Amino acid sequence: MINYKKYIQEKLFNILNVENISVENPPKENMGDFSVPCFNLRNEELKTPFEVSSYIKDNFVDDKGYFKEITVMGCYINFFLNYNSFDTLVINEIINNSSYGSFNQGNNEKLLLEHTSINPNASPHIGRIRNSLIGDFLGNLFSFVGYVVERHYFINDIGKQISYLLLAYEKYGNSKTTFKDMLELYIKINAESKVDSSIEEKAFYYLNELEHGNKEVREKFKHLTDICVEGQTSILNSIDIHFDIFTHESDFVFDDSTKNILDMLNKKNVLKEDDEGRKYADLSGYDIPTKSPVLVLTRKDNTSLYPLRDIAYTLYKLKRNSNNNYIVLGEDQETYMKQIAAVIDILELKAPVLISYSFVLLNGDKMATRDGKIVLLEDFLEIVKTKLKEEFNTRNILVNEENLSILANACIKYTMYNVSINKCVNFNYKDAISFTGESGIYILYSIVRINSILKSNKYDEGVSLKYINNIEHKIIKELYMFPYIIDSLLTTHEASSLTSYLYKLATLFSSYYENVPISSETDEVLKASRICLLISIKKVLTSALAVLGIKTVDKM
RNA sequence: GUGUCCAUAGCUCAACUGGAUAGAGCACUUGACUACGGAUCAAGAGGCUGGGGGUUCAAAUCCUCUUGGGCACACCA
Repeated sequence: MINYKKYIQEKLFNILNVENISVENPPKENMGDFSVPCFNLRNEELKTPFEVSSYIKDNFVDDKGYFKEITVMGCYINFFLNYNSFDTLVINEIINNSSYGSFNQGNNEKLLLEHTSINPNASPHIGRIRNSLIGDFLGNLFSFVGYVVERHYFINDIGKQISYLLLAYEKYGNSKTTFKDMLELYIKINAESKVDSSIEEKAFYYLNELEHGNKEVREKFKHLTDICVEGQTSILNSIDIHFDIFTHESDFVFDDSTKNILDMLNKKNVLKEDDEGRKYADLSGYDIPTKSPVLVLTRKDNTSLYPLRDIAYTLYKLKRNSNNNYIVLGEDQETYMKQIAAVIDILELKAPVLISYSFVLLNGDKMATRDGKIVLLEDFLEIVKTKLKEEFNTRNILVNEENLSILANACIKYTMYNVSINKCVNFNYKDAISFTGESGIYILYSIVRINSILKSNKYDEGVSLKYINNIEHKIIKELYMFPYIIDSLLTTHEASSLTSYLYKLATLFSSYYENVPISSETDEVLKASRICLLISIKKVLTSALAVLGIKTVDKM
């Protein structure tokens, strides 16, 4: 595929001897397909931007004939594509290239990505799920552009809260206790601990035994966390989110990892001990926005604190992959990750790249478990499915469970992805369940309409293509942009750019669908060309949706 | 208090990371259903981009002050 911006840049270099001149996409149709602002290109001979743009126009040699027109508009110079050749080129490329959209940026390199890692005592809810979705999106994206992605999940099976849960499980649970029951047990034991101090003592007793290698206690913890993780992952699987590697936090306590880290930090002269006997890493010299630049690593009884175990886990991940290593965490972890990164730097390694996101608000408020201001993922999915069923009933259409799931997933994913990563998602049922206008359903509906036409119209290979409508040029131009959109995501990590792109392409198609006949077109060349266009639109829509982890349906 | 992120139409969000007249959806108003599937399309109305100052040919975007919110700030994970 031709990179027109680069082509223009090379020609401009020949004319002005300036490299990488900014080539933009003009905001309006009458401004052409590519444009170059000439304000910054003034020099001693060309004193005004207008002189520059005129000079470029007079000296630009379009030897390949890509442009049908080059115009000067004020201080901009605008390039108009020669659509006759452009349209055919793009459509042929899309039809023939099985990985259209990818420039193979990953080149089969391995990439490690950690996301979600929910505490075992918690259930995936709309807030937490933002982590999983961003993680899944990144995994799909990296994989799409040719990385070999490994998705990691860290099971925090050793904290105080899991010890509480174990106590509750032993007191009230039985062999039939499920993951969902666990949440109630956890709330119950927390309430009890407020009036009964022996619970906290027992919890610490268990933790201590665990950390000192008591095999029986270890088994208990393992059994409990297995139930929880199984429950969590099956909910996540229901929205098509999967992991390759699960790692237990406790593993790093049972082997020598944490001890080794303390030794290494000691050798670097950053391991200090406070009055009470707690060990901490001295991070002075690093830009850590805390009151004092330290990271506490152990309790006074020498048992490990979470950061120490987390460092051990991070080293484990870096050992598997030191180059492409990513972690998705909420914005509340930013300072903490700076501390971890500092320690990793002291150990002369490169910390994982942090992708952080802002929280999800519920009707403008922060989600709070204790006030019941929380939307569990499974509950939300049920609500959407019920609403969808009603919609199908009014149309007298039978729908299967699988398609219901796909549509419900599309709903929630589109809603969550449509907001920039560092802005809060303001979640409300009304908008999330909306099936009209900008929504996941709208995109899937577009594909259903395409399918409907393709079913009764076959595509003949090798036909010559001809596009005569302005909207066809616009659609093809949009299709051409797809690989560049994908490429930009690698640096911005913004799923919202992709939802915008999908929506724009789908609206263009809808307008096309309403205004240009396809099946009923009598000119065979035009008809075949339009069928090819539909195939191309479908292919790009489907690829983009796949990056967002959204599947498509044949009918709805 | 210090650091950091955010504030754009009544509501929910965009704006190619400094470019041309700030764009969409919902809601509201009007038009198109004997339909290539109306979960749609065509159109209307809606803005001092929280406020002040600055840098620039050019600011929603950068700097500064200010107002209102989120998050973090040693022994939780």
